[in-house]
Amino acid sequence: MDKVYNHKDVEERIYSEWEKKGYFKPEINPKGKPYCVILPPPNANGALHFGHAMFTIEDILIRYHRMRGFSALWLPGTDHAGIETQFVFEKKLKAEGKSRLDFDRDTLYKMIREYVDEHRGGIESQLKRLGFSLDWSREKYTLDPGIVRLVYKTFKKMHDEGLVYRGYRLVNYCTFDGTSFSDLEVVNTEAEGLLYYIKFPIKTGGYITIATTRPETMVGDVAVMVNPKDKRYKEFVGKTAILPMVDREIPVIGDEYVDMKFGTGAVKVTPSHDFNDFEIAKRHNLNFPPIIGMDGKMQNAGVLDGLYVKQARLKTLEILREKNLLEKEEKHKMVLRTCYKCKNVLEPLPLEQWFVKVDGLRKKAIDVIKKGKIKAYPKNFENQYFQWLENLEDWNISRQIVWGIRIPAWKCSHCHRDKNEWIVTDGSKPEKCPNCGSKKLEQDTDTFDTWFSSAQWPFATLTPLTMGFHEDVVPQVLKGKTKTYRLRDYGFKAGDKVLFENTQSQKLFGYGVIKQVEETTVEKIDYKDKTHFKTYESLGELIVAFKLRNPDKIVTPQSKAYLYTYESHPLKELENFPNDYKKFYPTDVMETGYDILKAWVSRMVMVGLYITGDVPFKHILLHGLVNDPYGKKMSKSKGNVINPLELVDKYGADSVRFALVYGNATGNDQSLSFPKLEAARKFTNKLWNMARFIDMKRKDVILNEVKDLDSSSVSRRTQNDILRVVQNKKDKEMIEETQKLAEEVTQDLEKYNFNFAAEKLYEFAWHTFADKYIEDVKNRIDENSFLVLSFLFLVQLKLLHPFMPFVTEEIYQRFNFGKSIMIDTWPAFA
RNA sequence: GGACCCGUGGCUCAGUUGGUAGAGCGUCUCGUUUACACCGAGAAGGUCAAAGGUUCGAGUCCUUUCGGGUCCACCA
Repeated sequence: MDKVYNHKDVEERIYSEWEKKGYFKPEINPKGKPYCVILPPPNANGALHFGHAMFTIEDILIRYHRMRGFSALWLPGTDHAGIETQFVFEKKLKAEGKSRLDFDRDTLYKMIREYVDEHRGGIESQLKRLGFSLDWSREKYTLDPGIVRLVYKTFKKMHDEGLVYRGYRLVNYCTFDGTSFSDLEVVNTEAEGLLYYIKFPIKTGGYITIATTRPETMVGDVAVMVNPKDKRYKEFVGKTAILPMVDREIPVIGDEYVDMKFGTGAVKVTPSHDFNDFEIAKRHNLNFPPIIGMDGKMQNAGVLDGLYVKQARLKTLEILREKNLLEKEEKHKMVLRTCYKCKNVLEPLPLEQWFVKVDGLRKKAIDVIKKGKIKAYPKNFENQYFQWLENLEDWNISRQIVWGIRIPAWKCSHCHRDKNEWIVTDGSKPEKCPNCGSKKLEQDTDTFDTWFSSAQWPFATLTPLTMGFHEDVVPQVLKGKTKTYRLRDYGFKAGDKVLFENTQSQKLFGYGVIKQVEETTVEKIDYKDKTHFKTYESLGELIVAFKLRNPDKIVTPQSKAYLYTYESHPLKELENFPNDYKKFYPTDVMETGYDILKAWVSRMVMVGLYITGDVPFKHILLHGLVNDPYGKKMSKSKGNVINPLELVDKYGADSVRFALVYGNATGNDQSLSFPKLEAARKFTNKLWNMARFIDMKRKDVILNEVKDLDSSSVSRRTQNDILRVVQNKKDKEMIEETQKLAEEVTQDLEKYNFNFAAEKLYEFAWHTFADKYIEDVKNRIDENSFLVLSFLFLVQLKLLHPFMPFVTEEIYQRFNFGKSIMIDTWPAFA
């Protein structure tokens, strides 16, 4: 053994060995109780950051449970990250002097897909560098056809059950990025603005002065509003005011909403461009004239038409000054709603969008936590969860971007154009309008909010793939037919295990393993064959026949088709089918940064409960953020971002992992600490040298006869076996202390007190075991004390393995003739 | 406006149901060079932000104040 532990010689080799041997698969413990953690999917296009490095906690849990004999699954996946990714791509386009507007929808989508595909895989290899024992064979992607189909299904179910509706509402719209955002994506920034006092003449004489921060929207005003209790304005309520800019007559109305103490106690009402005014206008039955377009320019606004909002404001003020209607302006602190991507001010614009009714969903989501069906750690985060859900407004799930899952809703351009009636399907284009039979159907151009698909992640990733067959085909499959043409790309790859579903009855009738998938083209379309599925199945030449009246709308002789080769099994053997959903759902822990508790965790609970009827996970475990060494949040704009991989290179994955866990209470933020990393690295070296010492003594004392060095348990029995032969008092004490350590570490892990466990292990290994015991045993070593020494050391390695997988594995194998520590058993006690 | 987190030795932070203050780094003294100088033995250093309360006893529970940070919220 070298004098110094060098992680670079070890980590990559060990990781690929683990992977090759299939140690990351739950099947390694086929009879164990299921234990499952789903990895929060990183952006497929992104790079590793400290949020990901904190997933060390998940690896600790998984490795611990795997060693305890659980059938442990840690399932990886990546997210297409709609807006994020499209934004990055548009920046790239901009650098090339192009814009998204230069391309049609399909081309743009294809370009982004190719761009992402190029970069995919990067994040996976980076996660591997950290030693994460993820089952890569089960890796998922939010745009996998199987996942997408489930998302469609969810949307359709919500639509059919009235949970999804199309609403004409004000949305937070970024006129620069060209999309709307949910409330959660809005960044409120404080700004020093001006409050303008503007006189509105009253038709019958006198005037009311209103205070506003947005004079330019005046042309869209429909009323002047005061508090009905306000004595100053009581006489005006019900009278008519003249809108200064355009000399339109508008009513003066009374509404308790108005704060008498603010400004002048009188406000203007602009329903189409202010969230409050929108609600007020509904209450008072007023109109909603929109005067700002999607491009951020004024429209239907007379002289202001074509101006950007900022220009329009100046123009308006100019006109008001001319008319002597601008009384004064004063400084005013206000909160601007800005775009979290481009930082520009968001415009409230009236748009038709898809919304999810959250009322019923959130009640259940609150309930499961209140009743303890889901527990949060640390518990104080439950308050945040409740507070957010209790105040939740309906969820806007449409985004006006192309990168994402396109909403499976169609509109008939023949009969329904103005009626706002949508045909929602499970993904396939409807044949015809159910009302008029027209085939002129247009799909909604919007895509789903990324969180809408990721809200389904826990069950979507576990749900088996299904391949649909028509009823007629079922008997053939059961008779052992092994090939089928499909017109739809199911996204299967060789090795995928697939359930066969009867598309009419929706019932499963068999399962199979995909052997091969070949892309081909339709050769011939046969309209005559009414029992078309026989033809459909025929091999050799691909002939497709249809019952549809006008199949050429969908399939042409050049259309793509897919030949699936599989091996099939009948339904009665279905128990053998590895159904992850059945086995692992609900998952055990959802571990993630507390910053996405609301955006993601609460939505997973809502949607998970809705679709599966069960909670998506039993525990929510939240970790804090990793700040820079000076305690400041890492951000690209500040330029203080540190790439965890650099640290892995320098200190080794074990050290990075250990440093992130050691001395950090669960859920608390921490600052990156180089001294801590250094200390962790020294610790790996200490372990290495302890091993070196024992290795040398082995040669001295035991003469290489240590084959039965079984450390698989510190159970009472084993302990007694050793105690029987052990005479030395110090040896006996050490056995008891190690026993106690194993017990405490186990309990700390059960309680998610990772820092306690790490601290105890560090303290014990270094300052008790090495400094005291080894020093003591050094000069009196004999066969018995050597047995105790090496045995107890290996117990500590096991306890440390979830935290520092590489160094523990490397040492362990040297003592156990290549036997892996990660699939060995956890030290038992009691 | 509401909620949450943090304020413990020079620095970064632990402190698990309240029971005489801990670690790493740094500093100082001494030692060892066949497990490890990425080492060992030892030392100095804290009125636990402040005040009040509960208690036999509070860093730990309660109240208030001050300082740092985060999240949420439609006051024009």
